[in-house]
Order: sequence, then C-alpha cells, then structure tokens
Amino acid sequence: MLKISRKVEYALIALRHFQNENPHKFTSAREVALKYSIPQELLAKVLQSLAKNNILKAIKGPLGGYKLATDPKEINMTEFFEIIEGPVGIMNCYFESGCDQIDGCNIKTPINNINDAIRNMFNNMTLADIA
Amino acid sequence: MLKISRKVEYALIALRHFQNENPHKFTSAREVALKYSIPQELLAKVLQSLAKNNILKAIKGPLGGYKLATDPKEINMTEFFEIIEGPVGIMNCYFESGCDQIDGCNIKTPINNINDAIRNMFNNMTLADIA
DNA sequence: CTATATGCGACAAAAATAGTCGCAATTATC
DNA sequence: GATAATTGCGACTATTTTTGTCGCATATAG
Repeated sequence: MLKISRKVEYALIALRHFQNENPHKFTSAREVALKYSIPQELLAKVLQSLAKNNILKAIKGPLGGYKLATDPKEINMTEFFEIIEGPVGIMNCYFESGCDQIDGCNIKTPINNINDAIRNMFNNMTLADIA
Repeated sequence: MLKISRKVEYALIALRHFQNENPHKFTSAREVALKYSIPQELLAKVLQSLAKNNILKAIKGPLGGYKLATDPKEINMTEFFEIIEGPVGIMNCYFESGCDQIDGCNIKTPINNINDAIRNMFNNMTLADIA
C-alpha cells in the first residue's frame, strides 16, 4: 500500500541520472531510457512534464535532450510528486468536495491528520535529499 | 498519489464505529454497512481479516457480529494497514527481490529512506490516535 | 427448521496505471 | 534544401489493480 507509480519511479531515476551528469550536458530521453531499461515513450512524457514545470531544461533537435534546470535543493518533494501525479494525499476527500457518506463521515479528521503528516514529511524534503 | 484503498477506509470507519459503541455489544457487518453506505460484502471481508488478526472479536449466528478485541492504543498503524493490504511501502523493491534494472538501480537508497520515514511515522501511531 | 450471522474462495466489473503510436514542430548536419 | 533526431502532445490500447458480487459452508439463536 501507499505505492508510488512507475512514472514517479522513472522520474527519480532520470533525475538522479542528471545529477550525476555534467550539468551542461543535454541527454535525450532515448539515452536515459536505454541505460535504465525504461519504456522510452513513457519516460519521454515524464521528462516533458518536468520540463514544462521548469525542473528540467529541454532543447529540441539532434543533440537535444534534457538537463537540470534547477538546483535539486530548491525542489521540494511534495511539489515534485504533484507535477507527475495528482495531489499527494491518502484520500480524495482531502481535496474533493463530493462525498456520499450519508450519516456523515466519521473519519475525516483522523484521515486529515495522516495526510498532513505525510505532506509535512515531503514538504521538508528536497530532491537533493532523495535523488 | 499515495492513496489508501477503500478497504482501509472502510476498516477505519468500522473501527471508529466500534470505538463509539458499547464495548460489549456485537454489531453485524450488515448493520455497519447500512449505516455508512458501504458495500456489505466488501466490508464483511475487511472485518473478517480484522477478526482473524485479533483486532476484532467475532461471533456467528443471529445476534452475532463484531466488537473490538483489543484496546486501540495497542494497535499500531503499520500493523493495521498490513493486515488489510500488503506491506506498507512506496515501492515493491523494498520487499521483493526480482528487479530487472540492468545497470543497477540508482534510486534504491533514497527510496528506502522515504519508506523508512513513512513506516516510522505509522509505527509511532496507534489506532487510538486515528480512529 | 428457519433466519441470520461469520468465513472463505471464486468470479466479474470498474478504474487506474502503464505503455504505444502517430504526428507536428524544431534544429543540427550533410 | 533534405534528412534524421529530437521534444511536445494527444489519442489510443493493454495490463494490472482495485472494487464489488456471488455462492456456499458453518454456526447459532429462536
């Protein structure tokens, strides 16, 4: 339970790769995918998201690819996760309004407490701590 | 992301219900399901797991049902989650062996760090803190 | 004996995740 | 200018996981 998705996994692998690269070198999605045996098209999408959100810098064309756009110390994990998947939280009712509990939900408060604890944990963690 | 499953949700709702009940009264799965609009058969299975693991006490027959078998202060959340779903961890490689990363996985250590942080959090939390 | 429980396993339906494909836009190289 | 390699993006399919259902055995109160 509480598994993260492959997309997040691939993103972490890629980011860790970029951290170990020459910070000025651009590496293509294809190259990274091959090196770590990741489905290329899927990785490409993940990297595109990261580029759109200014975590990676992308250039097109041959010799193009991606490199880090930001110091990993500046990227907190909640933000990072939420770029790739939706909001970080153990239950939807943390974010959504429509809940069909007739009798009134009896676990809202405790659920929110757990959510807050997890979010705090990730808020206090940067990509540099991880990857 | 990091969502918990409906089964866990239902378990929490039920447990919170039992906490607010007379501790000697047995309540059937059907009754709880009706009260909180939960699919009965599914709730039944969840309660069965909890009974098998001595979190609830069950008796069969008419007038049968479930009640708390343990002081909620004694049940830690990691244990509780793992009764209902599998192991608590953000990635399978925390528990499994087979991983087809050819080049060697570059995120194992950071992943394990996150896992440990989450598990610690839940280890230090009892059902009484939550439900 | 009947009705209502738990207990359990197999199955079905639905939703989420993972992965693929096609095509446009960009650009380095020839 | 043509070609090849790249990002960017959307639609689509496949697979896996989750969610929910059903049937039947066992127990038991009335």
